[in-house]
Amino acid sequence: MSGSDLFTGTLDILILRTLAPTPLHGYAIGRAIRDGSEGVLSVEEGALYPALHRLEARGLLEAEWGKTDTGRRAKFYQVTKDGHEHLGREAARWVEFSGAVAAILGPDER
Amino acid sequence: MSGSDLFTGTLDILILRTLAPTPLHGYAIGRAIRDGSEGVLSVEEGALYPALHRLEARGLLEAEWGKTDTGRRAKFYQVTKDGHEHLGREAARWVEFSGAVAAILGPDER
DNA sequence: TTCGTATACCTAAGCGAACGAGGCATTGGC
DNA sequence: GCCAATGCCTCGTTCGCTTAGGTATACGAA
Repeated sequence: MSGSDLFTGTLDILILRTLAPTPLHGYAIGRAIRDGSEGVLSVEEGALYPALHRLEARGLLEAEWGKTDTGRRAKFYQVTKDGHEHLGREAARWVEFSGAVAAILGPDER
Repeated sequence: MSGSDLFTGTLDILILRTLAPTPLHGYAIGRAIRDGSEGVLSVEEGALYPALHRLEARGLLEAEWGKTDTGRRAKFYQVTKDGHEHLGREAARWVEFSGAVAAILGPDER
């Protein structure tokens, strides 16, 4: 994902976090992540849809076909109970991880 | 890498950053990253050594056999000019990326 | 009306990084 | 004499992302 490759493994959390407040369909999730990061994170569809299916298969998301505001057919996803718990754990891990990376990268004792 | 998989693609930067101030040998790099992150990041050898060879092949690192303080044979790596430039760019990307993820993850409007 | 663009979904091949598990050799302490 | 720590390495497997396709509908502009 992201502007130019790098930093794999974050997509699941971003999806779950984006869906946590309110259900959305796949295409809208991609848009929300792009907009919510001011264009820094751009989710390729070839990564997004497999990720959604993966999360659904794991029972972290539930899918349901519905209709968009504009009357289009779309699959809406919502976070399950397990999904919320998973998000809590993984988000905490992300904070710990990124803090640790910052600790290595940070010190400008050059 | 890291305590339990996740968040790929960061190892190269961590290695370059660790080597930036002073050359080290591979085994010591792994230790430095683990210690510098207070144990959060533990680099598996199966990831570390291939990464070092990769970075050397790309001309971002230079290797030289030498001796440890304790008299052991070890391969010491230092960052090349290209490596320093690469590190600068990638570290900036990391900051931008992690900031963007934090922007998505952060807002607690639940 | 037709064409392009945005919306909305999906899959397949290939790559490349990390994991896990193995192996080899040397040093130093018990 | 043995085991742990140091120090290097490789191989097979797994798994997520990229690239590059494909289908279909809605809408606005030419």
